[in-house]
Amino acid sequence: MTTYQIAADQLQSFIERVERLNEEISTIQADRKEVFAEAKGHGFDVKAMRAIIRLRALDDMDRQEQELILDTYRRAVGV
Amino acid sequence: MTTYQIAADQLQSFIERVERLNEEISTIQADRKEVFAEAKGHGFDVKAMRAIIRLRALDDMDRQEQELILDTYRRAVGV
Amino acid sequence: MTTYQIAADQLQSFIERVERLNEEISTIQADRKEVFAEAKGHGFDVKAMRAIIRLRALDDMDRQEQELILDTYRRAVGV
Amino acid sequence: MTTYQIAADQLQSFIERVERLNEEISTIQADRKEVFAEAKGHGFDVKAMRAIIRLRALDDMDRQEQELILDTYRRAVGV
DNA sequence: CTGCCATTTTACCGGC
DNA sequence: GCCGGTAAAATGGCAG
Repeated sequence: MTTYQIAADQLQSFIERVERLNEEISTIQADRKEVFAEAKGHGFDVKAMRAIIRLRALDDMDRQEQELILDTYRRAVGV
Repeated sequence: MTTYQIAADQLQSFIERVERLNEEISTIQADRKEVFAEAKGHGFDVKAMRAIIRLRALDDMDRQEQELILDTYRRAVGV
Repeated sequence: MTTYQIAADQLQSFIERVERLNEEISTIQADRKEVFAEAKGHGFDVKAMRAIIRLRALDDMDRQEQELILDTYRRAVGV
Repeated sequence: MTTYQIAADQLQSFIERVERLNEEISTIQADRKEVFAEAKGHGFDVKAMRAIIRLRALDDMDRQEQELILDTYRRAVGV
């Protein structure tokens, strides 16, 4: 049976796709690290920057959540 | 040497403390589940409730983050 | 109509109950974190401790499951 | 003083660069999630796949470390 | 090197 | 009874 072989090939394909994506993530993480380093070099406080970014992300999530809740209620009410 | 015995006793003590706390958490989680079930019995949409609770938690986090940032800046400026 | 108001009050009540329980959970989680920290301070390996706790929880499950099976058999047999 | 303004602009620029990179990471993470979902749809065990990928990453690290060691030796020896 | 924070992984819960 | 998504635990990594 070549079925196992086919499955193995598929599996390897999936794994390699994930690994490729992981590499891309690592690259971007390195870029981000560089940005922080550069900012630090310009005298900015990295910890504070992180806090600001986190806060802005939370705000975004807030907005998305609020829309979701409104949507949920809309559906619950019938329109 | 009784050192090993002492260490083993300490370890067991720590582990039992954690396990006790885990049980407490499980109990409260069960309580929470009940509250959701009761609310559902009163016709409320559990998913929407979760969304609301999540949103309110995010708002709290927002406030905490803002204070953290302000604090960080305060320290940076010197008071 | 005061019906909506009543429903809103009920909803708020349920949500506050859940939030209270969430806070309790957070508190206990913080306590547990402290216990791990204290154990670490006494030279124990936290990761290993977690593993042990997990295993013991599994054993408990097994035991409970076995008891359940025994119980089922007992009922099936008549006592 | 326009210095503060310049600093603020710089800060904003750094933050936006980081946020842009964060978005890219999120996108790729979503892609990866899709790959896992697709693999699961083909009958593969996602948890096992993760384990394999982790192992392969470790192997890579080992290899890189060994190459580094070899490199160090090469330099130490003169070529 | 120690503690914090991001990320990843696991476990749970409601819905179909 | 699984499946998708959401919360929690745990691991790894980085700054201080």
